Amino acid sequence: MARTTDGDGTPVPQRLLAAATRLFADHGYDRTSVQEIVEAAGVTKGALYHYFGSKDDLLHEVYARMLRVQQERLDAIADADAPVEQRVRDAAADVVVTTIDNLDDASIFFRSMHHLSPEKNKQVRAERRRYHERFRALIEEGQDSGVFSTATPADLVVDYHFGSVHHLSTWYSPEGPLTPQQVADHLADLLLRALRP
Amino acid sequence: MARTTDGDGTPVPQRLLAAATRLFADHGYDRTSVQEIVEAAGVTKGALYHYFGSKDDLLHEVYARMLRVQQERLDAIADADAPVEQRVRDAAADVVVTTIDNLDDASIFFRSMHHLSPEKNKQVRAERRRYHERFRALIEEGQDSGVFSTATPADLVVDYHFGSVHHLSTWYSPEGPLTPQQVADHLADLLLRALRP
DNA sequence: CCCGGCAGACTAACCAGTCGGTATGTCGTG
DNA sequence: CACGACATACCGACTGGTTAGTCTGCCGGG
Repeated sequence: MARTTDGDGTPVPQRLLAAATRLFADHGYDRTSVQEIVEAAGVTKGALYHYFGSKDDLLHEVYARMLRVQQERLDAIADADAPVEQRVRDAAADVVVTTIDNLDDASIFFRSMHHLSPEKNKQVRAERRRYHERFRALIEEGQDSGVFSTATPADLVVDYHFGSVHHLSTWYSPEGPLTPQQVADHLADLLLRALRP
Repeated sequence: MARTTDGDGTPVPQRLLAAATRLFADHGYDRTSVQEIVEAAGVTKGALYHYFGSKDDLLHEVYARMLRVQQERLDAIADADAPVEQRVRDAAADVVVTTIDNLDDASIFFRSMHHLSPEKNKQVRAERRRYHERFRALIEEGQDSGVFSTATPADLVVDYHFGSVHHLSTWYSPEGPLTPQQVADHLADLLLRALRP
């Protein structure tokens, strides 16, 4: 029996990461002990430290995964061949849907930055900045071409929208009346309405 | 010499609370040891546990203070004798300014809820809900009287705006180009623009 | 003389990370 | 194909360090 997939079918590293994600989201990073993680994943500490350098590494993986996914999706949308207005709407709605789809990741994201080691923290900030700038460029493009109001600096507009995304993990519940897509449409709509000249 | 104000003029309990607030905001609740708090306040554990029941109590005080202040301000604005549009704008801008004025409290607020004991957590949620409902009522009043668009459910509008408020502690810096009032005006403006029929 | 206000040593619990050990698999060689 | 050498994947007891909270007692003012 291959030890790597012992128990169920998924490989141990992914089981560990999944367990850690759920526990970090539920109880917070430092209310979660390494012992709890390995128990939830059905292994022991030996396995965890075989695949990951530290508890901190596990957290960093959550950030890396989320940032990679979001950046890829934004790039694809921003590079698409559509009017700015449409691309902004798509980007704004898309980030809402993927955030809701990974609500655990999202609540960890905004709550646990200060648990990352200084270098990892710096790295995460840098990647998030890249994302922010890409989004801001889209807004500016719309402002320059006259389809968006220039009343508000693009930076602030981006922070305004991401505030609402950030906030999703606080209030959104799958049991609520709205589907992720409906929430996304509404939030994108609010952004676009706010940007009308 | 009265021990209560030993060192500087402010009473020990307030010194403790101030030190805790700064440290919780800077390093997070559980990266802050009780020892650090008492050292920053210039006292010892004996003093802290003389005035507060637990470390958790200290955190709860931060929440209680913030909620009380915000609720009072919102009530005053909502009860004022002015058109809905104006009252919403005032309320939206005011919460931004007071949040920036107490940025430490704000970053603690959204990051450390899960460190509160279950009952305290419940209590905080209840008070926050009251705040939310009051704000929502304002939006609905505007929608019912036709000055605001009804395209988006009022609940979502409130969460949209509070997302951006929540997010302030992530990006706002006093060294940045915008004063708190300018940020507040912009964010209130974005909200009002999004609500135009 | 007594009590609120505080000092600071102490305790019991916990926890991240280590380390020596075991089982299974793979590969080169005769 | 048999066999040893080495590697990978994991186990779980242990350690060193930290921490929230307690408790005894001192000290000065009313």
